[in-house]
Amino acid sequence: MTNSRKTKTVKLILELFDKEINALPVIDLVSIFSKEMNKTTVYRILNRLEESGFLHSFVDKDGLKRYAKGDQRTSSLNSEMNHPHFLCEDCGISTCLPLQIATPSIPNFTIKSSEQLYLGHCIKCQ
Amino acid sequence: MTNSRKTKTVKLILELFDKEINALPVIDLVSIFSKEMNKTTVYRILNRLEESGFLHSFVDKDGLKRYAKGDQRTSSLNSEMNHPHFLCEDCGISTCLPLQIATPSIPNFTIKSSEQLYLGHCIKCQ
DNA sequence: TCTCTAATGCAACTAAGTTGCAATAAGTAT
DNA sequence: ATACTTATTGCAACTTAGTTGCATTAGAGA
Repeated sequence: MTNSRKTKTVKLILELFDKEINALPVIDLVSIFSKEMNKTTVYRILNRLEESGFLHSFVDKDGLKRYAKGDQRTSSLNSEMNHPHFLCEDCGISTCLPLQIATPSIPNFTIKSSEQLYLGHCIKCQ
Repeated sequence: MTNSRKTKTVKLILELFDKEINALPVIDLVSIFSKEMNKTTVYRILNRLEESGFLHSFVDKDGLKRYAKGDQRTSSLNSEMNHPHFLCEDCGISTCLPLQIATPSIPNFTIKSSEQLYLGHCIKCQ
């Protein structure tokens, strides 16, 4: 019945995201868990956790994939909504922004979703 | 005085973007010009053309760098403005969208710029 | 034409992410 | 508790985008 097994490695990643607020690059997660699991395993677990809706991902300015807690589409009121992400150009920290951004309607295009990345400085790097 | 030489290779890339409306991935440009120049040259020319403001770039959903004609910041009225990009999930075509998006002000964050990528279907792929 | 140096080609490299396959270990049934 | 099924993992090898160092070439000003 359970199509997702709670293995040691999965638990470790779930524990991390339990207390992690920021969006972390996969490569960072790979090195964080380099002693506990293989990098292939990290990639595959993140992939599964995203499919299940526990995590969401986006590509940052450097083309690196980042993962953060929660589902990307907070489907409030059955309309397509996305939240933007912030990336500090100084320290590289990235967070989800508590904003609801409705996808605009543009002539000749059918917009399904959007990726919004705001660049600047975080509180610590002001 | 001229810090940019009009070499054969530069001319070829300038000619392409003269008629190209879409945002093209670097890897595509590399294969387009595979007979005329080395891939390193493509990367370096694109880099220079971006610095000079003739092209602008962004990273698409697949983490691929894309280049399109023109400057990203159309600094109208001395305020920070960016335009969004569109990416067709079917055919992979990408275009600049004729919209001015003002960067929002969010408490605790200093937003300098933004990257907006809208995903969906283009006219041909409806 | 000469000279200077920006620009190029090439080869080797880096780094992120993927794939195939054999071995392992959840979780269910016996 | 034991056996069994198959999801999950580790490993090694691979792919692909992009970078770097250096010797060579060719714009463009003198």
